[in-house]
Amino acid sequence: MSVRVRFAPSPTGSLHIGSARTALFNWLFARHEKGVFILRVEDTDVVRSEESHMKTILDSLEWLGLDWDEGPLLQSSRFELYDDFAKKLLHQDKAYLDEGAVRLRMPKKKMVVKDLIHGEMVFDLAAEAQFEDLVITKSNGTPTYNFACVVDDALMKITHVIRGDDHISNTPKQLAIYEALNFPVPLFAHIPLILGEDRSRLSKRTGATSITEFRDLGYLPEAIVNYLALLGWSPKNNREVVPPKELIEEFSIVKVNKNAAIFNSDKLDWINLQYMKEADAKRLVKLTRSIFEKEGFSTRIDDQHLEAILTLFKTRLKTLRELLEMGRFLFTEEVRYDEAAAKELLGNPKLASDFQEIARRLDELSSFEAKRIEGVIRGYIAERNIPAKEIIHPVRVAVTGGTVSPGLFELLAVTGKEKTVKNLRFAADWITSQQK
RNA sequence: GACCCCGUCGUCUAGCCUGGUCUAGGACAAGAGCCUUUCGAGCUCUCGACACGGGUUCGAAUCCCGUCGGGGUCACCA
Repeated sequence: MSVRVRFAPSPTGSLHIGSARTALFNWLFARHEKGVFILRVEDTDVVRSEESHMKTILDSLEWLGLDWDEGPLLQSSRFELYDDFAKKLLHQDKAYLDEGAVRLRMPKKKMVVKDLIHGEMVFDLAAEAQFEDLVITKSNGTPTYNFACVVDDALMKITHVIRGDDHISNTPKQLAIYEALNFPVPLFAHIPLILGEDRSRLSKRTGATSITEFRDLGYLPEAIVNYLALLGWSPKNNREVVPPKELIEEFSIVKVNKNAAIFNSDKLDWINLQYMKEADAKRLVKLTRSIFEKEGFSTRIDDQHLEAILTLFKTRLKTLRELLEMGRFLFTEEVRYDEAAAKELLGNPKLASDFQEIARRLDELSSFEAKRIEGVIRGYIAERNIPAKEIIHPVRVAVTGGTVSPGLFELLAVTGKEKTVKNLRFAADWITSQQK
């Protein structure tokens, strides 16, 4: 029998990073087993559910590359179905009416949850207050989460329920529903939660939490997928950079850890950098443009130029969004000097004439290529008989405003003659003005 | 509080099931150095953990018990 799993978000917000990982583990399991990955929308709470959220969640899943084979199936379109099952239970006296709601008579016995990750977990329904007769239909006629969930999982022939740890206590309740309805019970796999730096639930306070936020910050989807897969699971030889295809090959649900993992954005950044380095610059151009657009940032730089910029910068950008900071001078009219850098490297008044002369010579270049630029600058350095770095570093600050950048000559080439010369002359004037 | 889950470097983890090869391996971060064209990039090195206490055993990170710690659930929300 082929594997059938589902991801069942409720459309009450955007796709949370923790939910995304649940979706990912379901997807990886389905793809590894050559099974079916189904999407189901748990919108039984008519008040909190919104269509816009559903759309955002679907977009995020697509963006991550988690494609589904069936669905999305909306629970709100199946209210009569759940009601039929509730009536059936009522009729069999397995459930009863209580102030307008329908409650299931919970069996007073021990329930054993068989879990692929945790093994067997025993709950004593007789001894626990939390297992009192369960509401399956609310007084407004809509089904509760546990009821709709069980009915759908059974009807959709779900073979493995892979969901967050926080559902462990729901499982014995759901088992009671399976039993009452005579449904076959699927296998369960409860994956550990993702915690914030403070060991509590990952929340807004600690930074980005939704997939859309990560996208707008300029993370690559495959980097997020890679990082999320490594949280609670690890491939052979403890490899770190594992693209989605290989993740699918190696994934094993029983090898998922039992303990909660803390979300660490440093590692995400590092993985993202690894993918950025390898990423096709043309693809990055598109992604960068959409980030700029969202920032309300416009630039006249054309695609070809932006591609050249990204080719150079992508090896040291943690996120695409960072191009806006590291490469700021490329997109604005005026350079903004980093205070410490200017103080340290633009302090020498002789630099003013150096910059003027270098600018003059660069301006004469017919083709503004890295090699030609290097020739000019190194030539000037040789003439003056001064250490190379005493010119190279100040030029970097003059042109970019800061001390972090790709190699200077390639950088100037991509910056363009006009801007390079302009920034050098501006710096020369600035240095002179500082002397007064 | 009750019930359930979990506990290896600061963080993610390998090892645990099938005790010895573990003076516990890798990665991120941090620190140091190198790259004399910088750097948040690259290379090299360093720091750093089996929560604690009892057992069992010739031998325990690995098995058992307890303690402590963290998390989850206890809704007509999902």
